[in-house]
Amino acid sequence: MNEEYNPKQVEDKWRDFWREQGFFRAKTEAGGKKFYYLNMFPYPSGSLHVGHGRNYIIGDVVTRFFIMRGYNVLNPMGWDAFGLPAENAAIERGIHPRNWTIKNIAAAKEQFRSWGIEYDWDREITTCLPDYYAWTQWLFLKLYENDLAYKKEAAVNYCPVCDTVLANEQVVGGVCERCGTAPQRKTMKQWFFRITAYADRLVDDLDALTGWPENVKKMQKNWIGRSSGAEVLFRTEDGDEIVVFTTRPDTLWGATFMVLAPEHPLVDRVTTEEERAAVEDYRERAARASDIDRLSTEREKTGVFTGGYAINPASEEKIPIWIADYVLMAYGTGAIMAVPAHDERDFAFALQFGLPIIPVIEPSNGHAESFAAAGTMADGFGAALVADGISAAESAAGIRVSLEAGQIDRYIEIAREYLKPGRFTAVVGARFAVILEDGVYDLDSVRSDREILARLQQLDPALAGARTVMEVLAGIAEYEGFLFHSEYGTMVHSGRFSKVAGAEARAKVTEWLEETGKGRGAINYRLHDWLISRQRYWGAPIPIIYCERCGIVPVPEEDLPVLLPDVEFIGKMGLADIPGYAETICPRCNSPARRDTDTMDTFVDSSWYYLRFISPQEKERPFVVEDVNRWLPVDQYVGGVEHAILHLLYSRFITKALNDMGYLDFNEPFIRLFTQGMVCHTAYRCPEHGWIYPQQVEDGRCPHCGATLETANFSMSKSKRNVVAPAEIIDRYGADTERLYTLFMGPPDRDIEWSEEGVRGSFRFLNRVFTLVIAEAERVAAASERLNPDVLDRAGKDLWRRYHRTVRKVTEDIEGRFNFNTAVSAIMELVNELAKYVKEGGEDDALVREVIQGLILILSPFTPFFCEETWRRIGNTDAILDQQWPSFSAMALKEAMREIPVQINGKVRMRVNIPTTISSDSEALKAAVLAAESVCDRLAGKEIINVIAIPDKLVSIVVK
RNA sequence: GCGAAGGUGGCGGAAUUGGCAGACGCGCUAGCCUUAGGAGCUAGUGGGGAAUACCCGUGCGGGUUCGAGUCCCGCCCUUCGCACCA
Repeated sequence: MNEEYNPKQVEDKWRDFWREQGFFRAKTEAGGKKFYYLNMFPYPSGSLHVGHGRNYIIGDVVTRFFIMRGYNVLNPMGWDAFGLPAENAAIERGIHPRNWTIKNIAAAKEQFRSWGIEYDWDREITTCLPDYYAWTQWLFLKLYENDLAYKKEAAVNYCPVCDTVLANEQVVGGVCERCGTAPQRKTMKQWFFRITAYADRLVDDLDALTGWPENVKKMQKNWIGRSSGAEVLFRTEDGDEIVVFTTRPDTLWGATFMVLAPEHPLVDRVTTEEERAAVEDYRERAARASDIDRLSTEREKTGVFTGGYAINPASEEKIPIWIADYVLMAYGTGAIMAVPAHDERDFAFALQFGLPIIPVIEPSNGHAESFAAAGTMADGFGAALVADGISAAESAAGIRVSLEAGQIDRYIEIAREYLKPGRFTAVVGARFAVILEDGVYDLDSVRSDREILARLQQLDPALAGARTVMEVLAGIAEYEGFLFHSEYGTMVHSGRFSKVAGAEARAKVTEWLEETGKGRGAINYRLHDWLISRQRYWGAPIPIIYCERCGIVPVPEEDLPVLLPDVEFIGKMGLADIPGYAETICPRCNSPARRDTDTMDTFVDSSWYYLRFISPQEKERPFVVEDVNRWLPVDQYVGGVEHAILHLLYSRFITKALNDMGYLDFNEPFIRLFTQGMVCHTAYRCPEHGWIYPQQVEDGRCPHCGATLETANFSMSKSKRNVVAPAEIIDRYGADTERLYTLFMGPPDRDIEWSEEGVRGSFRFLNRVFTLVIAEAERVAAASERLNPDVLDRAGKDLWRRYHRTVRKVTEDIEGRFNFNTAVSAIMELVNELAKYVKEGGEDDALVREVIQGLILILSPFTPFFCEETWRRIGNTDAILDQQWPSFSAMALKEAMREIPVQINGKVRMRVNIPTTISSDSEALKAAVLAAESVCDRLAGKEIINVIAIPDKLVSIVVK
């Protein structure tokens, strides 16, 4: 009777073995090859599910692999333990957030233990403990000393539900990232970190991060949003300056109006008495409208005229100043020059409010359109165009003309010849001109716009309501799509800059702005400084004291940490609500002073934790500079893509800042980054009763009302009630099975669906391996001969080669590609072949021993309990982690014969076995294949036109 | 609208550099074993077809090539990120 695989027994036996043996303890001082592997440390909330497990299982596999490869591996774990969820959970349960957090940490550690995931626990760090946050405060002081932390009054996003301000990055899609509430705009004095000082380096250095996923780099780039252009100085009629940012200084002559954000500080000054009521009304409505409404692209443009005017510094035209909510106070200067002919938004706004639209950039293709409504032209017009090679399409509505570059002047001549008295037509595109009986009028200035419009209205009373020429043209359907463009091209109607082309135009105009003092080249960023003040209790207190005499005084380093007051937790509160907390003595002058009562954003805690792991118990300083410089950057960082912007950008910023201060000799914290996908599972939803646990579902119906449930796949989350608890899997199949399945189910960077059947497949595989190993255990333990490849029979050679191929593949898949799924399937193939060899009476004991030993070793990072057990069963007494990772030999990989597919006219028709000595040479291979019997039969009576032979791959024959 | 990733059997996925499409696993089918289990073993499993012939087949339509899942052009769909960014 064969022994059965009993995962519980096996796992209980080895659970604490690795920790007791200290395999996962990194040696800070030791030389040799180091490898710093880091998973993003978790926020300890509630219990972990199998989806969370993915991340950490990957880490454990890689760590075990590198240990066996002889590296000094550091894989630490800690807890991002400050933050709102702890506080909110504590409020709900009426307990202190510290207790809630500590309880969760204990549960998570126990979960790791049962997963067989080991860390260097001597290095555990917890951000909410004073020995950590003292150094978070130290970081604040260093930034302050270096002018990278400052306090300013600013309009901030205040979340009324979370009762605190939010960083820009924490407002996602116009709502609070955490609770989904639309934040209020509030003006408050708050602390900021000057991340914008690093904006350029944060963008530019991305290029060197070749080990980062492209999408993450792209997201950071977009987030920083660097765009270059110019700042242009406009003056109001009263002499006030309005600065605008533009990426298109070459369109300056086409700026026919200005738009200020409703919140812009100059609005009050430019508004005239007649318009004041309307402006006030609009501003109030804009303030009330949520950001979601404002951001909707679909929405029609709104705005009002202020009554004020500015002077366009290029054309010196007097242009009206409007306010509109499509201009955002938070971007650029909160004011724009509107160039309706070359900006889609300005175009829509100008058409809607009847503001003049003057084209100043010729489209690069030189194309123009014209349309002559029926009755406009004398007979023979169409024929005359065709005679001149101009393409025209005639319909009942009229003649539509499409002009290539160079045809415009000739067309205008012909059009004037045929134009009936009292009629008009126009050209749009490369040139905007209206053709009248007495001449051709170009739309080249605001004045010409008025003059042409007046003439047109004389001719056609129906146009009386039109406010601009462009509005008239926009009324003609045939011109749609030709009235506006935002390309670069040659400048026109721009004084001395007319005819300046493309890229040169921007540079020339910028130069001119600088020379004349009307502006300057400028770079603008979407990125704002990082607002770090939070009006909550559960965070690191900001180490700042306000003294009436000395002003802002940083807490002296030796007084750190500024401890969180140890009070009984009574609910929603900030430090300001705690009696006595703020009262202190000024460290400079000893007079009574007050502490800052805000705590820091928790992203500050996590922006430097990877440094602390090197010397976590250090009492005198945050980290030991020499050790940190030896161990960092992190060789491999792994975490969820949800941190692509916030955490990763902040960490990069802090690293660069500490580098500039001389603490670090590297300026990027993470060399390689991997973002794992999420684990999804079916979720059930009743239209009436919401999310339903899968266990309660019967026949796809709601247990409460019997309604048919909607099902869909979502990433596992407690709220959707679709999580799978690790205990469910581990009790039934063991942690090894969960680990194996998690790795096998798909490529780790992609989202995948958890399937109970798939889990069973992995369990079955382990059973098969177990049975096989036990059956062969005695033979393996007794085998004493050295493996001699020369004496292997055909089957033995095949297995031997397969084994070495598998070692190579698994090694490469873990080390290079992170493709654990293909590594696992390669091991499964090896097991299949081994089982076949054994079953068919394979006799070579040394081969069986080598393959089984190697199999257990390469499987061990994936299923460590299982492998430790089977390793002992085949006669070993020392631990797997003391073994070297198996190597593969080039000799073993070499085969004697190779099956070469033969294509005839592109289709594989047969396969021929060729000795590899021949198949590796193109000519020899060609000859051998053409000589092969099966090939000859096949080709009989055909004429060979071409033969292509790819060494060791295939032969392709073309016949007629 | 912009950007990125993706679309391959009934399902998860493989094919790493233009070279045998569907590895491996799930599911399914048939059989064996068995006092029956969510166990094990054997064989089969992209579609059509008696076939081991042959034809078709990697979202759709073109193209390059002896040869295309892979490269090029055009489109459709899905997911994610950004979104009035001047």
